[in-house]
Formats: sequence, structure tokens, C-alpha cells
Amino acid sequence: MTNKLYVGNLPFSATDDSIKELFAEAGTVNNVTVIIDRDTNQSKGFGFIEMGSGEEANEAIERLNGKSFEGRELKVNLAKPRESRN
DNA sequence: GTTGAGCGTT
Repeated sequence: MTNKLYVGNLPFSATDDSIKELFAEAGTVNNVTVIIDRDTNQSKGFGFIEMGSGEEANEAIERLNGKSFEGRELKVNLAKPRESRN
């Protein structure tokens, strides 16, 4: 999987839906996952986006990385594989 | 406020 993106410095007002619409301009958004803190139900300030293809993911990085969104500067990069939370 | 969480099966 090279089509998975990591997005950080996300505004707390952002959600999976708003991010999906944002990344939709760069290509097909296959899936969006915003990390929500289970204890506070508030976003941790980062999330993960799965694009339709690696080229679309790369497009999203170049177009949305460092872009101002809701008053916060977006950090977009390739995501690293998740480790077990055990 | 920066590289996941949830669920017992995706």
C-alpha cells in the first residue's frame, strides 16, 4: 500500500468528511480515518487518508502539503504502517 | 495539540 497518506497539524474542527472533500480535489479518496481520542472524543490533530492510487496520493501530497486549512497548516506525507496497540 | 482506533473477524 503506497496510497495511504498521513495528515498532521489538523484543526480540531476538521473531521473525516471535511478531509475527504479536501483530498477529493487531488484524486479519488478511497477512505478517510481521523484519529479521535477515546477519552475526550476530540481529534488528536492528525489522520490518515487512503487514495485510489499511489499517483493520486502523490498528487494530494504536492497539492495539500503545507496548505493552510481552517487556520492550520496541513502536513501531508506517506503514512507508515500501524503498529499493534497491544 | 503530529504516524491511528476500534472490533472479537474487515
